Amino acid sequence: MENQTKPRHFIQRIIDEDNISGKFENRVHTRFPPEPNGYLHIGHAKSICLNFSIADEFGGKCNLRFDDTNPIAEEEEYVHSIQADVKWLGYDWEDRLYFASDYFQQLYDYAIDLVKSGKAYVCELTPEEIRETRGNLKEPGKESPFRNRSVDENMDLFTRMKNGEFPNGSRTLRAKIDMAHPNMNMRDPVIYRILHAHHHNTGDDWCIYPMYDWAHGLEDSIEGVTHSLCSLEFEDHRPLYDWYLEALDVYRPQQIEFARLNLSYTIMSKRLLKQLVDDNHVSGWDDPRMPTLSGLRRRGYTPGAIRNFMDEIGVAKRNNVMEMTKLEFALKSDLNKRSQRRMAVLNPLKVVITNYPEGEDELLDAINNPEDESAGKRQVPFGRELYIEQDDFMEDPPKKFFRLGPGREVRLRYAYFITCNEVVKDENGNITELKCTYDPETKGGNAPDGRKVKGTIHWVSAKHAINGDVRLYDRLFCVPNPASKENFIEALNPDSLTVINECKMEPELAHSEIGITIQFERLGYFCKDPDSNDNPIFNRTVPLRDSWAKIEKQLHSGAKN
RNA sequence: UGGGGUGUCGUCUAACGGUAGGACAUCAGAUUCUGGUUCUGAGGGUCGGGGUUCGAUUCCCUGCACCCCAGCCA
Repeated sequence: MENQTKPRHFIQRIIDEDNISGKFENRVHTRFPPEPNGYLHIGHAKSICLNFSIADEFGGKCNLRFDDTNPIAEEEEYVHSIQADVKWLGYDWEDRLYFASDYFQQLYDYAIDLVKSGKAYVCELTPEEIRETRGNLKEPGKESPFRNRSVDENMDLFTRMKNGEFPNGSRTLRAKIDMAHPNMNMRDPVIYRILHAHHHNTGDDWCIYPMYDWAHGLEDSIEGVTHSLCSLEFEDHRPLYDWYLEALDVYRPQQIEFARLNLSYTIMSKRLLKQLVDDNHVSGWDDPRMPTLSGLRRRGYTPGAIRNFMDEIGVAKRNNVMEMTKLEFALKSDLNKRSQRRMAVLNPLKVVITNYPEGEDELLDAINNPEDESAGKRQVPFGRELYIEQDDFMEDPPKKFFRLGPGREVRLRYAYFITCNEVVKDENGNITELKCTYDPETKGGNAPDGRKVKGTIHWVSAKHAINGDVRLYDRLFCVPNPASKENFIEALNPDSLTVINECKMEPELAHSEIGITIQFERLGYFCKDPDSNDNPIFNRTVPLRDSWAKIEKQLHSGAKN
């Protein structure tokens, strides 16, 4: 059972069979074809990982190709961010960076071929008329009155469309297929539309732009793609994909559809994500609450975590909604292995060690990463006045509480055992300070007499602490499937961001780098935000598992009964 | 009610006619200088009904449920 190989998903099996039959001469060539109309999100990462890993596994290649056929939606900014994100994930398209717009002339020439063979015509129906004559799910459409023009007339009109003689929306080039076809995509689909618009890549060279169905299969064909992997909603388009390639008698890649990734409590629609950005519900595409790759990166996610996650979730055809806990598990297991540990106190409570000599301090050894000996050790300053977490003290603790309380002894991580002797309060009864004593014999964290303590808590020396802000993130939405709401904005979680100022951090944290995720012991993983200046800001990537919170919950629900 | 897809633990995903397995989640326990990590264990599933078969998640029939399609978006 140790040597069981991972089961192969349906796409791998299809390729296995193609390699046996020699369908593509044992070649495997995939592509990741984003439209530059927004930032990439975790759903795209599934496609990226799939396409690049398939190519890698079979010794093939994977292209990065921008499907930039709609200048109205596309922007240069997005082509840069998309490349950065794919690289960050760790994939390399080598010299194969392509644009659909690089093929515009060739795509146009192919359209001429189609016109000449009598399989396409220039239609002068308005968009509304096209819609009305398309029929519906149970009724066939009606043929366009322009359907049977001569080849010469079509050539003339199409050339003039290209030359800019007609306004937007006045004419289209349509494939002559079957207005009664049960598949709506086959009811004389539009091939070219007139769009007098500036294109990020081709400028004003063109005023007609190809539709997705025309462009995509031809791009795949031109690039010699073997397996064109796309999401389920394109299943209905496959007959058209094949029809075009067959009509043109060109090389035919194989389109295979798989189920895209969905994650609970978030949205995976570029349109909706853009709305969050445009309406300032988040700080930008890279807001750490966003499911975008740039957001996850800023949050402190690692490429390895995302790739491992994709490896775990599999590839199939059934619609799915992954639970966020699965992603977070992949994250934490990656971070646990590679993150250095530090101590930081988010909600400080002052502790005075009354028997520690005044004015003195010392340095204590702390392990950087118990999971990785090579990470070494560091020294943390200790002194008479410290900060501990407010949650780590209870004046009247329940039996299962292992932390500090009046008369109780706990271990300060990597330091000493301390016992709480006195609780100092202000006039309102709020606890402001604890007076404790330490046992000098327990330096380093162990008692020579062998006595044990139940709890170990983290701390920071008051004198040496640096201040910093911490941003605690929670899920962006309150409901499992926000996109299904009439108005998804209403499902936004009002508590998705909590900022804590003046947290107390061990001095070593002054040197932490942006983009490197570290663990604040007992709290979670944190990553320094680019907004940081002299005052560091840390984003909480993900909290650590908190089994005390679970016990506390049980205690409370038990109390009600 | 046309066409195209999909139905396996709560959530993902295997099993390709031969003991329904794994992961996450949940619960219980052990270990631990992080109530982290690690380890052990438990509960929990084949959409329904027929049929073929020694044997069906798998094949056949028949229902049912869910998703996608009526952009000059991709």
